[in-house]
Amino acid sequence: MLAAERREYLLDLLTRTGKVVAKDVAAELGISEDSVRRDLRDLAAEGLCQRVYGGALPVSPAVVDYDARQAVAPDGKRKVASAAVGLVQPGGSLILDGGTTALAVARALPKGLVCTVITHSPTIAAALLDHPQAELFLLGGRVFKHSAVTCGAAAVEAAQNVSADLCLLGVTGVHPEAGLTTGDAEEAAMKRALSARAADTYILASSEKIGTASQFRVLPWEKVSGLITDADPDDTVVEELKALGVTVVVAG
Amino acid sequence: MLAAERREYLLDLLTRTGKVVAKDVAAELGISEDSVRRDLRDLAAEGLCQRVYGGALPVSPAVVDYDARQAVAPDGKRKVASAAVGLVQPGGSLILDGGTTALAVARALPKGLVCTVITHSPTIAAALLDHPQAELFLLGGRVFKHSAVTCGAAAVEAAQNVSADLCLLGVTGVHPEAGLTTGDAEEAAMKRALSARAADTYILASSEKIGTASQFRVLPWEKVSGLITDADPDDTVVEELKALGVTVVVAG
DNA sequence: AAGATACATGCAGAAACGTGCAGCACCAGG
DNA sequence: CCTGGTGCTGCACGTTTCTGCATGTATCTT
Repeated sequence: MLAAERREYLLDLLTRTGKVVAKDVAAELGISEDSVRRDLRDLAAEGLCQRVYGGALPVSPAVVDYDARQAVAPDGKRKVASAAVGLVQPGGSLILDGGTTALAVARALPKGLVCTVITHSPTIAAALLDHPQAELFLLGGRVFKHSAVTCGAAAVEAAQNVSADLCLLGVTGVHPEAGLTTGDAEEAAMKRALSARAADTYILASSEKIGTASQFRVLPWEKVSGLITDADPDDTVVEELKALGVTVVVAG
Repeated sequence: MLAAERREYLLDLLTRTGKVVAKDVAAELGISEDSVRRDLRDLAAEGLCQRVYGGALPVSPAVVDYDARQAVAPDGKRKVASAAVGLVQPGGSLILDGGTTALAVARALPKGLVCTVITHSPTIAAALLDHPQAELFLLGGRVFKHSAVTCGAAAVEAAQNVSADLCLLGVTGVHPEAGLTTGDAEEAAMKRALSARAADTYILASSEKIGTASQFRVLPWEKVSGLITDADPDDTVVEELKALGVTVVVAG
C-alpha cells in the first residue's frame, strides 16, 4: 500500500464513519501505529482532520463545504448505515432499497469494496457512481416520485431477473405485532419482491422508527434475517422483538 | 513494448485499479523501475496522474469523469437545452438520453409541463424528481459509470417496451462524413435503441462538438429528424450539414 | 495516585528517488 | 556504406523519504 493511498484511506474513513482510531487502522492495514499517527499528524497540519487523543476526528462540520454538509445523514442513520455495511462481503452482491437510510448505506460503502449493488433507486445509483469497484445494476420501471424509487409491474418484473446474497430494506414502521410496514402499497410490494431475491434480508431502522407502524405491511418477521438499529438494546420494544426471535444488530 | 504502449498501460491500470505501484509494474512488464518512474513523471507533467512516493494515483480519485464535464460550456448547453424543451409537446412523451446536455434539458423542462419522460440515466431521473407533472419511467440495466447511464442487453431490452413522440440524444461528435459518434460502443448501441423507439429523434450538440468525431457511430444522418446546436448557422461545418439535408435547429 | 495507554522524538535500515552516464537502435545526410 | 545526431533504456551513485523500534514524556482511566 502506498503512503499517499493510506492517507486517502484515512480521509475516506473519516468522512464515512466520522472518526479514526489509530490503533484499529494500524491493525487493519498491518502497519505500525507510528505510521498512522504520522499520517494523522500531517493531515491535521494541512487542516484536513482534527487530531485527538487516540486518533482523529473530521474538522469541525462548519468548515466542510456546503455540499458535504448537505450530505451528512443524521447520526442515527449513519450508525445504522455503517453497521449495515459490515454485513456486505467483499465480492458479494447486495440489493439496496431506496430512502435516506439506504442512501447513507451507499455513502458509507468503502470506495474500494468490490461488490455488486442492485437498486431500484436512481438516487442510490447516482450516489454510487463514484465507487469504481462497485458493479451497479439499476432496476427500471415507473418512478414513484414520493420516495424516488421505481415501482409497479415493470420494476417487480425486473427484480425477478436478479438475485443477491443480501438485501437491505428501509421501512417506516417497525412494530412487534404489526411487523414491518410502509406508507404505500406499491412500495410495499416492491420491497417484498426485492427481499424475495436475496438469501438474507436485513431491515434498516433508525431508532425513531422502532415501535411505530404504517398502513401497509411489507414483510412478517419470519421473512427477515435481522434488524439493524441504533436503538437502545434494552429498549422495551427491542426486547419484545428479541423475544419474538428477531435477530437485532445493534449499531453503535 | 513501445513507450507509448507502456503509457497506455499505465493509464489503464490507473483507471482500473486506482493506483500504480512502480515496482510492481516494472516486474510485470520486465522493464526497469526507472523507465516506469520516467513514464509516471511525464504523465504527471501532463496532468494525467498524480505522482506519489512509490507510484502514482489518479488525478482526483475516480471522480474526474462526470463531475468535470458537468462544468464544461454550461452556457452553450443551456441554450441547446432550452431550444430542445421547445420541441416537447404538452401531454407528449419524451425519451431523454444521459449526459450533461440532457441533464440541462431536464433542468430546463418547465415544472408545470404535463409529459412522460423515459430515460436510462439515474442522474436525469434524480433531476426530474421535483417535476410533479412529469411522469417518469426509468430504463434499468447495468450502469455504465463513465457516463452514468444504463447500458447492455437488459437496458436495450427494456427500451423495446417503450415508445415516445420524441427522442433527444446527446453525442460527443457531430461530423458531416462520420455522422453522429460517441466514445463507447455499448453507449452507441443504447442510443440507437432509444432512437428506434421514438417517432422523431433530435440530436443535442453544443458548439464544441460540431466538426468532431469519436470512435463509434451512433446513427447516420438519415435516421435523425434534426440537430439542435448553439453553433453559428454560418459556420462551415453547419453549412455542410445543411447541404446534406440535415434540419438544423439554431439555439440561442 | 498509579498503571495503562498514547504520544513525540531520535535513530537506523530499507526503499524510492533524481541525475549523470554509457550502450544501443534508429534515422538522415554525406 | 559510413558517420554523426537523436532518443530511449538500464545501470551506478549519492540523496531523500519512509518506516518500525526504542526511549522518555504526556495524558487518560480507575
